[in-house]
Parts: sequence; structure tokens; C-alpha cells
Amino acid sequence: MSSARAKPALPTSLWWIRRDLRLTDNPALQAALRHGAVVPVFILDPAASGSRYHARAQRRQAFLYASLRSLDAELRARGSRLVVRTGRPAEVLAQLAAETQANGLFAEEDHSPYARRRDAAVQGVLPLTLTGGLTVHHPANVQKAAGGPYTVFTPFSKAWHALRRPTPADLEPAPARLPAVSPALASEPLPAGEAPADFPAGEAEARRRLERFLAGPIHAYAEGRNQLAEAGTSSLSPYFRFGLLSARTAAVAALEAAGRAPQPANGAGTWLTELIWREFYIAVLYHFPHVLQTAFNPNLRAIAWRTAPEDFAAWQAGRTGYPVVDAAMRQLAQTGWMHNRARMIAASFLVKDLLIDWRLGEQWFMEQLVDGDPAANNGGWQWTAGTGTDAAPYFRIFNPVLQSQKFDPAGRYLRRFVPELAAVPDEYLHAPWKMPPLIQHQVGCVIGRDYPTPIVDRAAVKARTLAAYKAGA
DNA sequence: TGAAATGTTGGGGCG
DNA sequence: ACGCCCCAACATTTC
Repeated sequence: MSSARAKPALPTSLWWIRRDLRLTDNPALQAALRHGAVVPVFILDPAASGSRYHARAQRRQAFLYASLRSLDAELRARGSRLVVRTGRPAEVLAQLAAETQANGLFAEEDHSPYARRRDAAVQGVLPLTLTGGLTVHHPANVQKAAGGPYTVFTPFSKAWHALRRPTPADLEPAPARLPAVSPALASEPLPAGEAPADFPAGEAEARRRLERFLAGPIHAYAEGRNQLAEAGTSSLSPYFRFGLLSARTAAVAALEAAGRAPQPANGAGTWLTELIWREFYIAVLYHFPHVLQTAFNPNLRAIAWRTAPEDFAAWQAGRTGYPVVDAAMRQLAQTGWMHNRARMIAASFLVKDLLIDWRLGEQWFMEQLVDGDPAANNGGWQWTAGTGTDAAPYFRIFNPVLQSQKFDPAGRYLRRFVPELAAVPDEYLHAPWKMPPLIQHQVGCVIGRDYPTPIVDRAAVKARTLAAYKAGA
């Protein structure tokens, strides 16, 4: 009699977690659950380094591991747990599929070149089902009417808006319970490491930050986002980087907030535009993966960058003698994050004032940033260098003194990250080399002794940069 | 999601 | 009343 036989096991699948460390609004998890029992898997991939900076991005790795521990706790609270394994994904997943009798494999699609190679290798071994979730709209769905990808932001943005807008009903709540994972299934411990102090790990923290942002700063975002010393940004970038918050959740929140406010150019609308910039650069990398190696603009691949290790080291260490550049670079080194306006200022200084290859700056940012994402980081650097899609023109050179006067008028950002300038009077703070020697001694900040002399004369280097771009074009 | 140089305009002080 | 100068504010151009 059939009743005497063992009940056939529920079909089982692997939920392969890569950069979607969340239970809320997770299409890959939902697809796995529709299939049957689910084994959540994270693979420590020694080759995930695909990139030269990966191994040195220790703060981002620590944030990832801490967030995985948090995810494991959330899974356990729902009757499941995280299974961690080390190795090449194709081999690890094949082994796990054999151990668990899984006949399904689900993951959120990642469009970076490394991820695509990795997933192609897995697909040669197992039927891998990729779902959306990294972006609101898949890069292949935001195309010109005549076909082909956009390379300018504004039309991309229009096409994005013309697609179906996500609504609250689209957001998949976190499952209250999850199928158990057999206690016999082995899991490795996660590497140690605490999340950076300014960025506590986990999905719940991402949610709290979103709520805090929606409760106030989002409405003043159009201006507030530019103030270096203010908490005017969402500070969600590391959470988007690892999918602790879905882009769709953020877009729904932005659309709701924008709808309530009367003006079209409101803070929420501006923030939504930033989310679309994120999707734009993800799409650019999807369609033009070579941007990680060279300039998007083929006419700007022959610029004679300077080889200037000492200048580069001064930039990295925040010792250029330009306070806002130094504050930015020290904020990065100390906290693993940099204000977006500061990223533009610091990047412009490296590329346009020091005439150092933007790829060196890109690599340094990837090593340091908790939120370091190849698409956004490359997009930002190519924009600044003027080599990218929809880029800043080559002659646009930020003046660090004007930028800091405009976006840190009280000097709070400068004094926080460059403490040796703390006693410098406001009037000289943004350009301390103009301080009369007597005042330098009075306030205990002698230029060249307590704070660096500017490593370049901006007025003089401008012509050099314009010439280099013209010759390299 | 510049900056700086140059040009234009218009108000106010002043003889 | 008028011309002249100064200069701030704004616009235009160039890199």
C-alpha cells in the first residue's frame, strides 16, 4: 500500500545568495519557495576576487560577513539557516545539489562581468534560474525604441519612467516561516569581522535607515544631499550594494513620497533620479563591460597620464594641502564611505589637477568603499574623467576652494576630518595657505609644518590638463 | 552634477 | 538734470 511507503520528499531547491542578503522583496527567494523546500546557500568564492582590488577591500568584506551573520539569524528565527561553503561555485553547487537532492537552483541576476562568467559556468553544470531584483528594471528592458542601449542618462531616465511603475503591492513581504534545512547538511563558519562602525550590518538596519530618511531628509534632499557636513543623504549605499534593501522597495518609497509633495522637482523625485542613475550605470556595464578596462569614449583612450606616485600617495592619504580634498580622502579612509559630492571633488582633483589615470582612483575607491560597486564606481569615475557615457566635459574642473565654500560653508566637514585645521579662522579655512604667517603661528597651524603646502598650483595645472586631453583625443 | 574671463545692465553717489 | 564712475548682479562665452 502506498500509505506504508515514505512520503515523497518535497521538491527542494538551492537559493544561491550573492548580493541579495534580504528576506523582504526577494524574487529569487520567492521563486525558490514556489518550487518547494529551500536551502539558502552562500559560497565563499576565492575567485570572486575576479578583480584585483577584491582581496584588499577588507571593510566591504567585513560588512558582507556581518550581514551574512545577520541573515543567518533571520533565517533561524524562521526555522531555516544559512549554509556556507567555500570553493568554485559550479563545483560547490553541484556537490550541494547532490547532498540535498535539490532539483532547482535560484539566484538574483547580477550583471557584472565577473558574475556573468561565473553564472555561465554554473549553467553548464546545473539549471540555474536567474531572477530580477538587483534593479527595478532589467537593463535589457530599458532600450531605445529602435533597439540598442542608451548611452545618455536623460533618455534612459525617460524610458525608465515610461515602463510600469512599481507599486506597494509588488513588494513581497518576508516569509514568516521557512522550510527547515537538514541538520546533517554541513556548513562552514563565516570569516570573522565586524561591520564598520558607521554601517551596522543587516536588513533591519537598512529598513531603519530608509524609514529615518523618509521621515525627513528626503524632502530636503534636492539641496541637502550636497551639504558635506549634513546627514542629507540616505546613507543606504552599502545596503543597496549587498541587497539588504531592494531597489524596488526604495523606488516605491520614493514614488509615494514624491506623489504626496506638490512640486515636480521635489526631494523625493531627486532621490528617485539617483536610483535611476544607479540603474543607468548597471545597464552601461551590462551593455559595455569593457568600461572596466578602458574609457567608454574611444576618443579619450590615449591621454598621457602622469606617473606620479608621490602625488598619488598624498591624495590617498589626504595630504594634498587642499582641505576639502583631504577631508574627503580621510573620510573614506576612516569610515569606508565618502559623501557623493566629496567623491566628485576628490575624483576631479586626482584626474584633472594631478592628471593621474582615473583607473588608479577607481581602484583605490574599490578597495576602500563599503559600498564599492563596480558599475556605480566606474560610472562615477568615467563621468568625472570625461571619458564615459554622458560624461562631464573634459574642461570641467572643480575648484576645491569654491566647492567647499559652497557645500561646507561653516567648515564643519573640514574640521571634522582635518583636525589640524580646527583652529583656523573661517575666512582662511577653505584655502589655509593664504593665512598670514602670524595667524598661522597664533592658531598653531603652520602651513608646511602642521598642514601640507598645496602639492600643486591649480592655476598652473589647468593648462596642462586641457592640453593633455586635447592631445589624447 | 563648473569655473573664470568677459560683456551687459542698472542703481547710486557725486560733481 | 545730467554725465560720469563705480560696482554689484546677471548673462555670455570660453576652456
